[in-house]
Amino acid sequence: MMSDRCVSKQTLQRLPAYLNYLHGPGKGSKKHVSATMIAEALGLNDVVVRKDLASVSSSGRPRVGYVRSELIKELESFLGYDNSQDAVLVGAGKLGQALMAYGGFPQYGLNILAAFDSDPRLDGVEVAGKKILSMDKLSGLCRRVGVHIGIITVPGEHAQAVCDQLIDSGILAVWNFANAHLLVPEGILVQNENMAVSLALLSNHLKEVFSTK
Amino acid sequence: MMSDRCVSKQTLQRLPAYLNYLHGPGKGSKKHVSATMIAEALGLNDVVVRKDLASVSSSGRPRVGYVRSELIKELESFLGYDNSQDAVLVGAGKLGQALMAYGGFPQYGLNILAAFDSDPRLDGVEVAGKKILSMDKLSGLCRRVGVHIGIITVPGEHAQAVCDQLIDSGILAVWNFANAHLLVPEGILVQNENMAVSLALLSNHLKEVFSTK
DNA sequence: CCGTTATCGATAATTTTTTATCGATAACGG
DNA sequence: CCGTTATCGATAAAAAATTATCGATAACGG
Repeated sequence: MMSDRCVSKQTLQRLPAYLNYLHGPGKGSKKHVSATMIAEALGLNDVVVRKDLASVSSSGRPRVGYVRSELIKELESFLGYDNSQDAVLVGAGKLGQALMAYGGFPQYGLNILAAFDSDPRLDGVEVAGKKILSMDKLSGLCRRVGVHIGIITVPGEHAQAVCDQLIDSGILAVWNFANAHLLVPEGILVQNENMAVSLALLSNHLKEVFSTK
Repeated sequence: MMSDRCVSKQTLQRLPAYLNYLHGPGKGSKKHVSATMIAEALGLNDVVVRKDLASVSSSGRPRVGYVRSELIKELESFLGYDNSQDAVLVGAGKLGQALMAYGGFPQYGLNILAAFDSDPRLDGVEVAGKKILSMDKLSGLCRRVGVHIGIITVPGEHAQAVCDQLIDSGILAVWNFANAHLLVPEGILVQNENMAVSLALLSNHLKEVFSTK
């Protein structure tokens, strides 16, 4: 069952929104939901929603829709929320510590195991119950525990070096908060969380608004 | 000159990376750069880069490429980095305060004017030289100063209400850090900075890696 | 001074993504 | 019990984005 592993990026980006909607206290929380309902609530095309859902579930029935609780379970399973992954964080500055202190990750199946920083003054410090360690312990821990996710929150100029080190330690997926473009070997995923990119989209929208009126 | 306002989202998302590369201390910082060079450094197709650059610049010359400093200026101008926009932030919790304290926004043309929070204990508190005010002052300030960007860092369940209030105050672009899907009228942009989405992509990548071996 | 070559810009082909259409299914009401 | 209707899933059409191809340009080396 479910060998349909090839889900497009766009679809993947919409799945959390569906889950969010399903969890929400939406209109009495009836037992069934339809793709049409979700589409309307989220401002999407209903066919898109149906197609997306088809790639994670096969329990949709005509005239009825999907069983809400089942669909939630299927989405969460597909997104890995029920199967927590360990991660290490490199760069325990302001942003890094904010992420360490953010309590919401376990819900999404992410567990920050420890943080690493080159600043010796941070060595041994705890943030939200998680230890900050020196960089030389990074590789050992990753290999020993089998960590596959690395979070980069260092200044842009050091991001590539950190990234290389992470990959060398067995990391397969990198969550990059640094303003830098990372070059990685085939097979490694880099997910950029770049605020400059978001700002570019915002700014461009305003420019368009003001130039057309 | 440059009335080519219709730039695709994907292009827009790549422009900051080009700028980043151009600013970087890349190989002696020669006077000229070519689309081919940039493409190689960033792991992109050279035609994509050339097409993207064509929408912000027209100074590319065959056999030579672009003048680095000129291209930087054109990109920065296009992205609005040289023309700062005011913004208000709603929700001065952990994440909100971290954003207030983040010093990098002016570089991207964003100036957080003030923050707002419904918690009376925060009223009047300053973070990084920026005041936190009570929610009832939101609309007045936005209208008086002409603020067009709103940043939402409140819990998901309050995001829609805050969003409505922002739009009612004249906001045209919303930067949404809450885990919620916002419904907005035509013409308003919502830029979601949703970590759940990023995590979904990371998790899916790992699943693919492990399922194919 | 002239052939070679790196590069741009434009156009065409391919791929991917989104949107529309249509038949099949099964609950519901009369 | 049967027609109506909401919904799904599949297939087709349209739109958008990516990638490939090609001619034109102008610096460079001989």
